[in-house]
Amino acid sequence: MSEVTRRPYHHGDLHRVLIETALELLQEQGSWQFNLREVARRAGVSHAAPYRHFSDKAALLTELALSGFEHLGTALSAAMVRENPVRQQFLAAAQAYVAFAEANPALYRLMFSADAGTRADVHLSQRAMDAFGVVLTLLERGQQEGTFKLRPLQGQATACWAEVHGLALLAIDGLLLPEKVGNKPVPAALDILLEGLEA
Amino acid sequence: MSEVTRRPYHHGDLHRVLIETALELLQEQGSWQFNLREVARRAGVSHAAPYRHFSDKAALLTELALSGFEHLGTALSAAMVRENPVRQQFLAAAQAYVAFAEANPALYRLMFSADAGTRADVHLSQRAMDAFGVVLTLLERGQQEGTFKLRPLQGQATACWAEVHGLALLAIDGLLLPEKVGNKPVPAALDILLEGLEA
DNA sequence: CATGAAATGTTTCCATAGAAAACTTGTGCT
DNA sequence: AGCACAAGTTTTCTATGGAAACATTTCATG
Repeated sequence: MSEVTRRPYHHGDLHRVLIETALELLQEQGSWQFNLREVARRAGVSHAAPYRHFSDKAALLTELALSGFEHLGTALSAAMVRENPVRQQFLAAAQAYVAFAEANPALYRLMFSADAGTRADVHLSQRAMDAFGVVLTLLERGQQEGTFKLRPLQGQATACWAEVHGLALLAIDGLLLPEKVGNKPVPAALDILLEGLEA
Repeated sequence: MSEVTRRPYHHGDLHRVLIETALELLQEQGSWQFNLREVARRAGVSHAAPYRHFSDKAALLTELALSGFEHLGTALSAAMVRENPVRQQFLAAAQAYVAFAEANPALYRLMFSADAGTRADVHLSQRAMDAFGVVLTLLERGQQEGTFKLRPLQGQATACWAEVHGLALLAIDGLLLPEKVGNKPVPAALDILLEGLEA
């Protein structure tokens, strides 16, 4: 009771530590092929301890992915300052999105990976859908303001989402080679997309 | 020498059989988490036999991915009939692209997966780049014809590639829910993209 | 407080898989 | 015929996920 503030049990909150450690490994190794035993080792517990907190590896990965959506969400919110004009917000959000993916490549891939866990993804796709909602409202506002063309919102939103998701993944996979796509491919591509949206 | 036409060695061309079997498993299980031993089993050989043909599992997966790019390439070629107007070719190619991904989800994911093999991907990204080349020439032709706006080709191409890649992956991941994106999300999104391209 | 249940951890054990090694056999060449 | 090599097989090793059984700490409760 003296060392740390309210350490609930033996180790402290292993749950949290495991997640953090796993996140580190995810970044380091660039994939979720790391093993639970290594996570346990780094956390300083026996290799079986993690199973007290996660039913299996997939469960851990699912939590990682969830936290990823969390972070992505806040990054987006931060990027699109509500006072700014719609076009600017749009660009900022899109760039923040891609930037997030580039900064956390393995995590981003995990977030959209089907094979990681055998679909406890109800939650996951829910999160993904939240992001989609943001896009929708922004587009709607843009249309009302006259910034964007009056077109079916769903089509526009899908186009935006796909564009940004695609850019993110191409960037992560190192396929946006300057010789091929120029040296500012993301803004360049977004410009083209915007030309299709703007009135 | 009587049973089969020219069977070179013991089994016949195990190499080919292994690849085909692996492809089946890839489709069946929807991921490349299948094991080599199962591939061997289905091919009717011992679990070590595959190692005479592939240095390791990653090598097998790499070949699968390569064949995937091959197929994708031919599908695209088939779709864009050279006589058709540019816009039509463009749409056909884009839809064929997404259709391919939807028909071979696991394969498509594998093709763009970093973690599958630790980068013998020089070949792979080469193939991916070939596809990119097709987009470039189509856009160029469109610009010359006056069908498309005169804009930096690389930006347009990147936008197209990202859009299509994004749509493909969202589709595969089951994220294009009708309630959210309407019931023809792919054409709808492509329409928006085209609005940004067309003069 | 004493005590038993629940929560955490540990040690042990097992099965699966990738991969290397050693051994066998069929094939084609000279 | 006989040799060399390619293609397979059997055996073995090791890593890893996961279950099971055992130990320990904490907490609620009488």
